[in-house]
Amino acid sequence: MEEYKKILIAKGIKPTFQRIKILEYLSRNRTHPTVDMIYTALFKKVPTLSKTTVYNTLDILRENGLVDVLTITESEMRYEYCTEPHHHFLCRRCGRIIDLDVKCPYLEKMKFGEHKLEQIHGYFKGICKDCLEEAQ
Amino acid sequence: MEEYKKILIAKGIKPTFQRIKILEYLSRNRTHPTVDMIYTALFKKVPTLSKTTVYNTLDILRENGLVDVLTITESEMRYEYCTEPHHHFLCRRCGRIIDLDVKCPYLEKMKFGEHKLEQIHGYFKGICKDCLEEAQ
DNA sequence: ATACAAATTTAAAATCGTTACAAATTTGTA
DNA sequence: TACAAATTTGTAACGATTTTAAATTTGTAT
Repeated sequence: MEEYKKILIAKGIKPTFQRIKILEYLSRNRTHPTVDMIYTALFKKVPTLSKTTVYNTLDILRENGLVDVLTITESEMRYEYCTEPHHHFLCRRCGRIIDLDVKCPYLEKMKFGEHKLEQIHGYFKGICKDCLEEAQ
Repeated sequence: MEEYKKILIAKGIKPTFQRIKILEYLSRNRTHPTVDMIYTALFKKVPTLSKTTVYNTLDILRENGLVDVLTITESEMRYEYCTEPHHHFLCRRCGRIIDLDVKCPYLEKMKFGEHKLEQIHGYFKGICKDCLEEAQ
């Protein structure tokens, strides 16, 4: 709690209870949750929470580089606590998004390219290891 | 017209007028259009066209490997005529999606990884060359 | 403490892309 | 020509996100 409060303050974001809880949730749940997952999980402990607040807060956290947004699925956005750049694997059977320990080798190359590069997203899609085993 | 009819037949898809037109549009317009762009453009020539038909047809074309879907933006899906694998650049200023002449170097590595890999998406985001010049 | 203005949160309504559904049309075949 | 199956169409439903305005909370000056 105090930890996330400090992070918000360091970014110049007013550390409200809702914001601290949302940032804390993302830091402790590295599952690339949807807005609804965040809302549903936190609503149990913060019954006055509004989904709009989740949207608003995520926007602020994004603008300040504290969370990243994944456009990996076709229906809704996924959020993750910002860490080292990495790629993602989406399983079309269980829907899970798995962090991959690979970085884009074009990062440096693109930096000196003709376009101004700001973000890189590497999305791999298929069937995850667990689902493969379960299906065998 | 005949060309796309043949492609559909080769895939075992009944080559209806609408399907031919949609496939032809995607082949001739490598702009990664949205469903609405496809619909609006074709509606001028096919006034009976329904947006549902565009959705249905794109699903069929996808299932048969004739078009790919990009989840690069945060609001809607983008479609492209299926060609060699490549990456994409999204300009946040003009919204244009540019084909990049880079392939994923992890393709082979991931093929022998623990997950079953079916698709790779490389999305680069920032400001495109043209917008940079315009803003200078 | 108290009052007030600004920021934040909330709930409800609106928006927009997509999907579901059922009726109308077209197609292929007997 | 008739009929069944496939396709197309338009409408309604759905769900994620955004907009809006009112209610609440916060910080500050008094």
